[in-house]
Amino acid sequence: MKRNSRLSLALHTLGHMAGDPQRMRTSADIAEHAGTNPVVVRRVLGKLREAGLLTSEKGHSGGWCLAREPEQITLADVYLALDESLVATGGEEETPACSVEHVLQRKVASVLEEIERSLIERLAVTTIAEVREHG
Amino acid sequence: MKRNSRLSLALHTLGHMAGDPQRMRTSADIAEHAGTNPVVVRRVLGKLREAGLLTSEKGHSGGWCLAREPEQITLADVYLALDESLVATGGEEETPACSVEHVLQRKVASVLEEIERSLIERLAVTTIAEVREHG
DNA sequence: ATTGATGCAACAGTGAATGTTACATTCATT
DNA sequence: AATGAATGTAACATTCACTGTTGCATCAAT
Repeated sequence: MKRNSRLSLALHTLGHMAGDPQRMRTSADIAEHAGTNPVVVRRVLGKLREAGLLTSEKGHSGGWCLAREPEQITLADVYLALDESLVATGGEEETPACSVEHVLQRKVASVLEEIERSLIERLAVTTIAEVREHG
Repeated sequence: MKRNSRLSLALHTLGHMAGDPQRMRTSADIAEHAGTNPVVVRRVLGKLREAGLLTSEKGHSGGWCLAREPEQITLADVYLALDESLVATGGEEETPACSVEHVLQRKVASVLEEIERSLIERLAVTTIAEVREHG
């Protein structure tokens, strides 16, 4: 897989699920379609389940299914469920003794926070149901 | 050092240079202050020189100096000089056969491009001269 | 009971970024 | 001219997060 694979995998999978919401899919099926490993799929989809976007069933004839209607799941929901920022925060670096560094961190951090909010707003406009039609 | 260290190192160094623009600094001095290696400093500052933000002089009593006045260098200039996107683009992935994946990539990519532009606009508002006063 | 699925822990493999070493080059100083 | 101090750059080592993999416990339908 490639970079930012978690978000790609999640969106890709939900996009397909949106086309046939009743069907239950196994992590093996999903992994094969996505060209990755079933355990990786479970890791990523597990996050989405924690966020209430998916349900999973154990045991024979188990698998994964949407927890809501496709029109009720936005790209922002998925993004937030994975709690990974596309906007690199620079990490929670320890407060530096150097005043220049300190001022910089505050300035840059405030810009990035605004950008992050803006990103989420834009992602919230699109649902996974819209991913199937009009490219 | 940490993540996104190139941008941090660049901004930090320029911030200090803005406080005494005439003074010439060696990569060894800068590295010591930043807690890193002189070669790393040269790598990063070299990018800034290519972008016309800094000048460097070889030989005895050489070193690094601002190429413009501090008020003429914005955070966006530095960001662009390093041509690294804080907004992860997801890379130039090969066009997928799967239509869902294709639609997703286009949608997400267009959002990220907007966000990237917005980020640069906001960074362009602050100059490295402003980093020294009013935290 | 058996089969086929998730859940999870532990470890291996990968790749990008940083750190390091070494050396050629350049230029002021002596 | 010789020296010393700096950049420029290539090559290699190290680090670190992420992905991939294996193994096994657990759970539920058959």
